[in-house]
Amino acid sequence: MSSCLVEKIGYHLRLSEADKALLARLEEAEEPVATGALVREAGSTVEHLYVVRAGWFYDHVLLPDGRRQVLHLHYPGDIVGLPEIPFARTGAALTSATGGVLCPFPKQALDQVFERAPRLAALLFSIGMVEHAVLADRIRVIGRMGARERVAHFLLEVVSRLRVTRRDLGARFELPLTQAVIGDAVGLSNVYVSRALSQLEASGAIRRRGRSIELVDEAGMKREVDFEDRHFRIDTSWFPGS
Amino acid sequence: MSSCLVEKIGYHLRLSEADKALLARLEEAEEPVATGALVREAGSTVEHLYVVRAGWFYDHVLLPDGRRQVLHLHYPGDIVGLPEIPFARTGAALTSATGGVLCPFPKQALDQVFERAPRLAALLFSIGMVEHAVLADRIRVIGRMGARERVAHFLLEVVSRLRVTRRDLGARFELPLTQAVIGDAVGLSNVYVSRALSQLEASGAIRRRGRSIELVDEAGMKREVDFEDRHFRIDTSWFPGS
DNA sequence: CATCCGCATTAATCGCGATGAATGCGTGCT
DNA sequence: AGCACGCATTCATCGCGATTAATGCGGATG
Repeated sequence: MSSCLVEKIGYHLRLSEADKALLARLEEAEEPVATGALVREAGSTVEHLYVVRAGWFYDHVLLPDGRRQVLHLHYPGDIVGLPEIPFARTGAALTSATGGVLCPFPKQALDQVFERAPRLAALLFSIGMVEHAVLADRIRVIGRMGARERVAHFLLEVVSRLRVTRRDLGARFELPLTQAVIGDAVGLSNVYVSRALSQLEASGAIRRRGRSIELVDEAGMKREVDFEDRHFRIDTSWFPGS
Repeated sequence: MSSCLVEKIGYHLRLSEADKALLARLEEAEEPVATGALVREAGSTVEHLYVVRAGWFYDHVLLPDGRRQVLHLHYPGDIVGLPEIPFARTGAALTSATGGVLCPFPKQALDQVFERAPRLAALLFSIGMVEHAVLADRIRVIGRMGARERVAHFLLEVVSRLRVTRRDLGARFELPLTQAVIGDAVGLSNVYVSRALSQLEASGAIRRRGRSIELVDEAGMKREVDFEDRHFRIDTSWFPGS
């Protein structure tokens, strides 16, 4: 029915009919992706952005010694690839964690957005800067915090992001990620992610059932890691007039 | 003479006279800052962006236990505060490392840029995303690399950024930062920064004289940490027509 | 139903970097 | 000149998390 992009943007901004038409025109065919598939390699040319219609994805970079660093998770509704825009080639690879569907649209089409839809441009800018804030938070956590806190912060960030599109999401959610992937995101080994999760559970902060996780003491965890929700609300007060 | 902002943007983009006039109008009075002064606290309302006219500055966040994480360094010519735009309140404090001069301009004025100067808006977007890439690189380094590599990468990043405005900069440069600040940037203690620097010097990668540093083997260091220069060139090919 | 493979868990060992303290050096102050 | 203070350096000790390996579990596959 409506385009991926219109749907995503609609979470943040009221769109005019002209804006909707512009966005819809940008979008190309949907693209299904299998579980674990590599969508885009690092170093390839940046020709498209993607909107996630379904499934979980993650960006990652490889180190010379073969280890990985996961940079961002992408959930249904997310725009993938904004940070690559200023570069001719991608810095990170994109992999599917669960299988899903992507909606690509050409990078080149952004010029029309900036020219004809300044409000949308301002929103894209803001979304990009929110991702910046997410990385900044993670640097603080990775640079200065211990294993338990790293994992706790990671979980909080995940729910906070999921709630952008699922406002009613409670304390329990599915986490369809390997512990190795979580470790690659927060700079720990898979072994220590396991330990940290066990410890969080033992101390009553979370509860686990298979791959679903319940945040029993979300407030306490937030206090422990000084968590700030970057996704709840973005300041549109400065945006150019509708 | 010419405004800070016009000068900075001019490094990346050819400006029309109308654009220059628009930018010049945004700018308010220059603001001198003393060495070590706290320009802006974390949690204050975001009303201004700054362009650095002179001096070194850095963003940082404080942890509950009083330790610090330094997020970005800002050099003469840098725009400070883009990442805070989507938020009503700042996430990071801004401190002067050397004393210098800032040119503030109001966040609210960005609406005019997005509305009337789409090329400039696209450039601001790109500059913001370059900062994203810088953080992504540092996450990779902090999350997965040892002390020596962290410091080496930090030094490479500094020169790469300095060369944006000083194209002719050779192998030697001044680093007017405490080792504690460097440590806060790369997630190490001041003690280990000292060790890492000594080791880099002992192995012939760098040479030191007071606070000036010479990259004796820049190519080798780049190889060692898989360094990518994020500042050299940004892709403007997709920008809306002049 | 039997097998296999990926993933989580647990345990043992090791090494890097934090921590705390002592020393040294340079610079600004009175 | 003398002192004080900030900063870099060096050392000793300790603890966290990496690494390696073994065990267990569940789900997919024949």
